[in-house]
Amino acid sequence: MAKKNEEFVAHIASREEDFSQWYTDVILKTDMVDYSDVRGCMVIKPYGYGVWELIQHEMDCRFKATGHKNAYFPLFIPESLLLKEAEHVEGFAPEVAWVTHGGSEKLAERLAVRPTSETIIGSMYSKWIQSYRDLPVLMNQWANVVRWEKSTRPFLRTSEFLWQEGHTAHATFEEAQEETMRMLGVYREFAENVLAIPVIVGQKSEKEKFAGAKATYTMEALMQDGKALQMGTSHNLADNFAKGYDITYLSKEGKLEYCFTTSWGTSTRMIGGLIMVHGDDRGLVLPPKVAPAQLVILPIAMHKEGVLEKARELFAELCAAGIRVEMDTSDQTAGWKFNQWEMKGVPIRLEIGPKDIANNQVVMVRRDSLEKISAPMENLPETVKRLLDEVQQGLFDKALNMRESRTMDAVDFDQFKEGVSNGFVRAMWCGERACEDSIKEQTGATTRCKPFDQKAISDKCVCCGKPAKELYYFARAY
RNA sequence: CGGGGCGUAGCGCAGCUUGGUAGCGCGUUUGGUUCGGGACCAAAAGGUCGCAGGUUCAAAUCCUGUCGCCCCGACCA
Repeated sequence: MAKKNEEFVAHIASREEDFSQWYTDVILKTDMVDYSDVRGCMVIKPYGYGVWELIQHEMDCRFKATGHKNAYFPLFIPESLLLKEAEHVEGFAPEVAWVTHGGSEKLAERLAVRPTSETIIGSMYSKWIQSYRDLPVLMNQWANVVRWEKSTRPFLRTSEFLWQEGHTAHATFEEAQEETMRMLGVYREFAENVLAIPVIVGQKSEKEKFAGAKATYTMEALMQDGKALQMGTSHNLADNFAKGYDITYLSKEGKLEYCFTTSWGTSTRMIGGLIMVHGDDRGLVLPPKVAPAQLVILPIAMHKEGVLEKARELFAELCAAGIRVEMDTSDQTAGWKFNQWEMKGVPIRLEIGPKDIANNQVVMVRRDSLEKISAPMENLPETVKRLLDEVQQGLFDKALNMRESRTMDAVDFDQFKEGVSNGFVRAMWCGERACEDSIKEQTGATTRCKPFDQKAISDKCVCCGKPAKELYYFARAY
C-alpha cells in the first residue's frame, strides 16, 4: 500500500511552521544546490543552474533589445585601482577577499577578488572613451563576484555568487538617469512577466544606497514569510566614478567633460526569491518561463503494450513544438513519481496510460492548483502552451494577492510594529537617519524604498511625529 | 564577531553520560512479483565516525585545537 501523501510532505518542513527549514529542505531535496567545503559557497547543481540559464537567456534578450552588448572584465582588481573612489572603498572594504601570493611569490601589490566591477570597468572606460562620438557606452557582464559576508544562505547571500552587472557611460547626468530608470523598468518587467513575481519599485534611502552612487533604485519583492527581498538594483553613479577613474570625453564644443555612469545588477539571489514566493508544502513551484522542465510525461503501466510507444510519440511532438519536456521512465511506482516531480516544481504533469490511450486522451495536472484536466490528444502542443500561459499568469496573480494581503498602511507606531511583523508597511518618514536607525532597532525593519507612486497617508513621520512628506515602504528583509 | 545546536554509509539518524568487534531506517545493486497518489519478497554491496593533536593497553565515545553547516543576534553595496 502506498504511503499517505501527508507523510511524504512531512519530509519537507511545513513552510508555515518553519520557513527557513522549509527553504533549506526544498533547495537540497530538489537537487538545486549542495553545500561545498568552501565557507559560504554553494554548488549550483544542474537543476538549479538550469533555472539560471533560462533567467540569463531572458535577460540577455532584454539587454540586447535596449542596445547593450556583453563583455568580460578581469576577476582581479589591483588594490590601488580599488582605492580611487573613496565612498565605494569604504562601503566594500569589510567584505573584500584578497589575493596576496602568486605561486610561492608574495605579490608586490595585493589583488582584490572583485566584489563588483565598477572600478576595473571604469579604468577601461577611461581608455576607451575620448570623444562625445564614443558615447554612450552600453555594456553588460555575466560574472561571478565574491563578498566575504559574515553569515550566508544559499542563493540569498553567498560568499561567491553569479550575477549580471551592466555598466554604462553617458554624456550627461540626464542621459545617465534615463538609462538608470530604463534598466529598472527592464528588471521590473522581467520580474513580473518571467519570474511571475510582483515587485515594488522605488528609490533607496541614503543609508541603503550603493556605496559611491548618487542614487540607487531597487525592485523589492515580498516572500511568503512576510520578509522582503531586494531582487535587483539600478544605480545612477553620476560623475563620481568618472572623477575617480578619469572617464572624460571631448564635447562637440571642444570642452573636456566628465562622463556620467550607471550600473545595474541582478544575481542568483532571484532564484531564492522564486522559491520563497511560489513554493508550497509540496516543494518548489516554478513559473513555466524559467522551469528547466515545463512538462513531465509519466507513462502509467509502462509494461502494457503501446504505452511507452505512445508516450514517446507525445514526447517528440511536444519537443518539436518547443516545449521543454522530460519523460520519466524510471522503474518507480506512479505515486512516487507524482510526488517527486511535484517537489521539483514542474508546471505540468502529463499522465498517459492504457485507459487514456483507449479514450484517445491524456490527463494533465497543474502544479500550481493541482487541478486535474483531461485533454484530447489532438492539438496537444496548443493545449499545453495555453495551459503553461495560464499557470504563469496564475502564479503572478497568486503572488500579487499574497503581497497585497500582507501590505498595510501605518500612521502610528503600533500599527507600524504590527505591520512589519506581517509584511510590507507603507508609512510616512521624515527622512532622518535617526528615525531609520531607531525603527531598525525597535522592529528589525528597514526602509525598502521610496515608491514612485507616492501618496500622503499622513503628514507626520511614523517614528518621531515631525512633519513628513514622503511615503516609504518598510519591511524586515533578507 | 557573540549565544546555542550539529558533523557517524548516498540521504536521515542512533551509539558518546559510564572508552572494549561500526549500528538502524530509507536509498542503491541483483532476481522475481507489481504499476492510475510514495508497493512487496529474497539476497548483496556500501564507513579512516569532519580534520589535527593529546590522554589511554584500547577513542566515534574523554581533553585541546581547527574546519564546515544550521538557528538566533550583531554586521551587511
